[in-house]
Amino acid sequence: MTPTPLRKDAARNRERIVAIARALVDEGTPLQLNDVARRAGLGVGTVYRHFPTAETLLEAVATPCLEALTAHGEQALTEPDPWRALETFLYRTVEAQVTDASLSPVTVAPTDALPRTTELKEALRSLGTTLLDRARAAGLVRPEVSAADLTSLMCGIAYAAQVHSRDPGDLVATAHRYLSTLLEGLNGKAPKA
Amino acid sequence: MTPTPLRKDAARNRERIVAIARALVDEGTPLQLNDVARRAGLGVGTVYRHFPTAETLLEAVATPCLEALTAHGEQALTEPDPWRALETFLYRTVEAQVTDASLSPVTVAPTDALPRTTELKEALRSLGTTLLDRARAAGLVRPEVSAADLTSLMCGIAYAAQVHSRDPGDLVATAHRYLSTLLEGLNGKAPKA
Amino acid sequence: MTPTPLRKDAARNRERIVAIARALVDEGTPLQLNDVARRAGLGVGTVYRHFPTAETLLEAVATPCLEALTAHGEQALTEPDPWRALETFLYRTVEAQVTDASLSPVTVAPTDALPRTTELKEALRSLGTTLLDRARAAGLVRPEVSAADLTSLMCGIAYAAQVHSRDPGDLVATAHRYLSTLLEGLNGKAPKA
Amino acid sequence: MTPTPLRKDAARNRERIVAIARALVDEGTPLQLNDVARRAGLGVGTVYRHFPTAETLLEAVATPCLEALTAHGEQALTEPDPWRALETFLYRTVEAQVTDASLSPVTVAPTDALPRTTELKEALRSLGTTLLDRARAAGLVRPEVSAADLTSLMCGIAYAAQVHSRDPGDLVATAHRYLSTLLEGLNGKAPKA
DNA sequence: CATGAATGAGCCTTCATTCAT
DNA sequence: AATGAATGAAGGCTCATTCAT
Repeated sequence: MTPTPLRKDAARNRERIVAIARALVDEGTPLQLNDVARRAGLGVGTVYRHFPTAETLLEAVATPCLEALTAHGEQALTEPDPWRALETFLYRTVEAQVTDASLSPVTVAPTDALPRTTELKEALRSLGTTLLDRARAAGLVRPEVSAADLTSLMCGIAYAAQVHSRDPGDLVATAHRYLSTLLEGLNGKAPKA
Repeated sequence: MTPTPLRKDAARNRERIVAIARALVDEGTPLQLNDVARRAGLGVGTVYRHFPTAETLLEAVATPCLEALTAHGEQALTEPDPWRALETFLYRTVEAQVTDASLSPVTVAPTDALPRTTELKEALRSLGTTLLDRARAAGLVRPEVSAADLTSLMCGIAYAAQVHSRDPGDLVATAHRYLSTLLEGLNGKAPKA
Repeated sequence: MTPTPLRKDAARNRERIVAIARALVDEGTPLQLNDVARRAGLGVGTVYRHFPTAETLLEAVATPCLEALTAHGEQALTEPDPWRALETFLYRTVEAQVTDASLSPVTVAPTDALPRTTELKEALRSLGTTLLDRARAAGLVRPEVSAADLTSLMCGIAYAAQVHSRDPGDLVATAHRYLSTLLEGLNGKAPKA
Repeated sequence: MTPTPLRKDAARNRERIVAIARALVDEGTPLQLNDVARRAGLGVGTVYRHFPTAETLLEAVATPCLEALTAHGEQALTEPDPWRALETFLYRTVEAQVTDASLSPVTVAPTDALPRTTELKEALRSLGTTLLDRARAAGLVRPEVSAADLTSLMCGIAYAAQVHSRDPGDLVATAHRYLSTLLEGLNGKAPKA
């Protein structure tokens, strides 16, 4: 199953690299493999062996976040109220987008570097579809909105929040506000209250 | 009034440069002054004389579009129905954003290279504020939405549309659809129909 | 005699250019003809017409100072004490070198751009020779020292003072101190007192 | 101890670069890293890796000479006659300045690129101070002259020699002559003989 | 005479990627 | 596996000088 069990030290290196990369992403520094290598105290070659491209590394960085999001989505499936389920999922999604800089490039990219990424994106799409379908079935959502639209719109909301706030402290609040505004619309003819 | 009347040949070169830059922007190529110079058949120095930085050139490219948008906004002020006025203005705005790649970086940039850009951005902000205030006064808009939010949200919508459609042919339609969805929300408790 | 009487406005321009160049020299900015033109509010061409090279302009800037130095030298010729005469002349020379940044490049240059510069450098050389010869004839100076040495040594002293002091306020004092040290040596076996 | 042992081929390249740079310095060509790379038959990046700035490279070029000078200085400390000790050290210093074009910029620079340079400059300063103090204690030197003055004056002497002689063959002789003249003065009221 | 637009060689620097050790 | 030196294309920018207007 797992491609190659990976020697213990190699695994340690891999983790180290991802950790450094995560730190860089968080501080807004562009991911450069040379840079990562230097900070990790490893040779460039080592980094390239583990992550042949910057995209690969970025996806590795994003993976835990995508997994957490998936978990939230699965959680949401258990929520009986279809509107609350969808809503909660979308809130978690924009929060993630706005909080974690690795997410939006990975989400937007038309092709993935890691199979795991494809899996997770697929899972999220599928969860979105399910949640959306339920809400639509309950007449709570405009019929023309698709799951793909949901993805794009969450990216858009996150982007809008970033455009709005220089101050990263406000980001989540702004994103929430924008999403709530949008939702009233998604909710369409059936006003929430 | 006009800073320097500019010699005829210089003016021709300037136009040529802007035209090339516009073409590059339209085909999605990043603006590089050396590149522009080569394609224009001009010396690098000439390009640098007219446009000391890539931002300056980009703003010059964006200017006509910003002017057109401003004109539309002023047109909208004459519309008696405050909701229709706002709505129309926002539609024009997302259309522009989605159609013209020079717009979003210029809109988002915290500082401007050309005074003319500052003027136009200021004018648009002011128009947005007026249109928004009228609609708000008529109780047609959620009170917590500001003019700055409008700007960010239009950027977000445009971004979402781009994320959604690889095919540029669908861009405007998608952006429209997303905006209409958002508007239902902006409209809030007073449903459109 | 004078090459071409020069129209009144042309003369005004010339003066303006020299004045700007002097200011640049004084603030330590390297002389660039484009830069001079811009600051003078003139076209580059105008500056190039008057001063075909930066050296030409620099010499024009240095000329008044060289003239003043020459005047001092001629004054020194009237001093009866040959040692005092030489000494005074050398003090004036290092002061000038250290005070006026246009001087050392012009002094050092093997070829001159302006005939006037050649004239003045020649006059100074000749004054130096006379003053030195008198002192030497009085047995007050080491016989192996030549007038050319005097020039080089004054440049050296000025250079040394500049190396020593970041603070331009100390420059003259330092240069004086260094010169006095050197002079005790020039005075050789016949101590000054 | 040694920061990083450096691979054999890398060391060869480094030496090659320094050698080329030395040749350029000797022929009076300004040090340009691209140029060095081309002449060394190496990629620019290689040169930049070893020497991030031209100053770094220049200091690397100057290092052996500074070391030799330091060695001479330490040698001079063993000389019993304090005047001869100082004198010899200063002669070696001007010889070096006049012979090796890398020296004067490095000496004059207020900040160093390599720690080794700082060390060596510090060592030379300290040697100069010691030698000067001894001579001063013996009443052989004007009291107001400091070690810093010595440095500046040696630079000045070297500069003067260069101003004097186009012909590099005379440089050392001229510098010697100028230094001897200066020394008679440093010796001051206590004539050497 | 004056103007100032145009030129373009030339220098600097970065960075993704390869490959010998 | 790991290393990190080497590569060199690519892009950025300046400035001395010319020449059409």
